[in-house]
Amino acid sequence: MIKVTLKDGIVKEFEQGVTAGDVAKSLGAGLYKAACAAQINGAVADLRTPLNEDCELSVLTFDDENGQRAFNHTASHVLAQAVKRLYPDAKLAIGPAIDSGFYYDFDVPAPFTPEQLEEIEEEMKKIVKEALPLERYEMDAPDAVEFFKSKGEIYKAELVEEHASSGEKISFYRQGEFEELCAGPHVPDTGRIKAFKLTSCTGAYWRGDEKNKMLQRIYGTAFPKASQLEEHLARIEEAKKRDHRKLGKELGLFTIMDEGPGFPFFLPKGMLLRNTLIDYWREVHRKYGYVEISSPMILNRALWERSGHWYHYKENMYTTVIDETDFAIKPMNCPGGMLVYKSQPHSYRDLPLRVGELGLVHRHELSGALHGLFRVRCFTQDDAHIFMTWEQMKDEIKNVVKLFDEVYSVFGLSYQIEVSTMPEDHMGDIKDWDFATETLKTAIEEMGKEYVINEGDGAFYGPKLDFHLSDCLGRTWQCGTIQLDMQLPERFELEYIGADNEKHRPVMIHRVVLGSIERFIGVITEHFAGAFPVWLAPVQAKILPIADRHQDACFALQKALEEKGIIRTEVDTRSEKLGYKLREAQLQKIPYMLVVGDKEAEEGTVSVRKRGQGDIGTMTVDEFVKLISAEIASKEIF
RNA sequence: GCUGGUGUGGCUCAAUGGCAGAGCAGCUCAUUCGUAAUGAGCAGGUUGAUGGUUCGAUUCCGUUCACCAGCUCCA
Repeated sequence: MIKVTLKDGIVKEFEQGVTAGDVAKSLGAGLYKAACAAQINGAVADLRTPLNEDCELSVLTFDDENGQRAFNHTASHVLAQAVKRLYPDAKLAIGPAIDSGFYYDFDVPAPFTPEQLEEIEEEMKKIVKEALPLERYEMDAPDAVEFFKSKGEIYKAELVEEHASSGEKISFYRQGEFEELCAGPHVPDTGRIKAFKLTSCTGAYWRGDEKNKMLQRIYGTAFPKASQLEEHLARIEEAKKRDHRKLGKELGLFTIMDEGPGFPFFLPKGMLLRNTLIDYWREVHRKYGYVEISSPMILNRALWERSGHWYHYKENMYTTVIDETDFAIKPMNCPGGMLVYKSQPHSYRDLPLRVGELGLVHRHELSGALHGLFRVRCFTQDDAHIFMTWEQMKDEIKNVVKLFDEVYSVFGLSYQIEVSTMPEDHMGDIKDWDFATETLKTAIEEMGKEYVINEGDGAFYGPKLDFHLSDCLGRTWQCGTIQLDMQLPERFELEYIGADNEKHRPVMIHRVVLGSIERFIGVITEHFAGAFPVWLAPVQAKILPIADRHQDACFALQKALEEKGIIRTEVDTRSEKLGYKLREAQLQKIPYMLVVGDKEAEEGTVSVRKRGQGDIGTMTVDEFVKLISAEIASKEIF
């Protein structure tokens, strides 16, 4: 008999060799039905894994991330099996579970058509119906290579070959006639994959390297219940409705034209939003002790050579020749910022020196990478460079993170922090790297924040913290970043005079909060689904006369509001019915609609309709000003 | 940049190897209306661009540009 420790420390005894699934069954048929995988002594395993000694066991369902992965991963095997049945010559590459489901890459002569995807789905349904058990077995690596080579599976053979020398066993899973190289875990049988859908098919390079052959990737998503699949598909529909490219057009915020691919035009409404955002940005930065500068957009080659960009970033830079001298449009603000620092001598008393810059940068991104406001070729970084001593580093990082917290919370955005450590092609002293990386980690640890480590993903000049913001649908976008730089101060020979009257080299932080103004506007457009809070809304209130004779009263109201600081209002002067004007204001997601008819014009009142709530009654103009002003001041989200 | 898909008035979308059509928006007129669409009329297009096939191309073919999905890259 063995002792199995379950959730909440409950210990039960079982015969040796009992499987994790058997234990789940003994705990209840419902749990077993919902189970996808198991966690044995902290390691994820199959429900079919036998327990041979005392252990801790938890049953993972679809609610658990690991359970979900096991589930989706099994679905990818079902997909691969179906493709092999229909197209025996297709070569298999890889098929992992991803956040939104799973995919599988195939080497086939031509892309799959939508009709073929339907046929594959049908075949998958058959495989699900067959409820084939997934059985794990092992092979020595050299045997596995031979096995795949004999079947013509060159990609699989290549994968196994990398392990061939290590002498480790290669694990396989078998479901019916289909055998697949896989670490697992999987659900016990294909019958579990109750609801799935193949969502798209696109090209993808083998191993993500554009030098390699392009394979065909089929994406899908799978759930234990049909209702969950429906919910998922509904959520995707909802995300499409919130797409900032669609909303940007509908709400008149921005446009991107053929004449400037990747170069967005901001329209009057978008500009109101943008300027409000920038006003707020300046207010916060003043509060946190920043000064602001502006550096030129075009600078000569000598500068870019000194910064290193001319050699390391030239592919992405727009360059030109003027008076026989090479110039480049800045892809980054830092070199200009270095020159500003160098333009005058500095004392240790100046440090930390926090220098902000809303800098418009241009980068020639690949055409296929462009995506609305999320990925553009010119954007405004809400940059700042902080010059400091090594001793000040930790407190400065904390100060920046505090600022980030304040800004993000105003928008109701939560974030995840990634720490990126030293890359292979780094520059500088390892001791400095270690110190800087440790300082970044301890700073956020001391602030009680969690983070994940992105090993080797730092910039060549220093480690960094990346802030990934989640929108309300759970998708994440990198916006904020805090990068330590030990190199630029060196390259530009930055100095300050210490208390000892000697010259010292400062260390530097590059940081952006919003990331780029453009991307951030895209993120909050989707986050709010275009229904911006009053403080941010391009039009805060739409004033609607019931009949033409009320127009003067409407303009008087507009003026009265303006005098109280409510400046972003519009009067709808068209000779239309109230319902018509309301509908349009509602579709434009304007926070307040102010109706003025005979009664209001006479009494000096206003009938207020609030977005999302409807008619909230008639009030005096002063009462409305008080209401809306409080909401603006608190930056309330509704 | 790569693979595949798409491109028709400001917007959303029809149609066709033989005169390119609707709804919304716009303009004009009538209506002056109380919380999500009043009615009538008018105007709006070299069907992304460019070569070719054809008596005739928006439709078929080539090239090119842009966009969409994904890969790569990234704020």
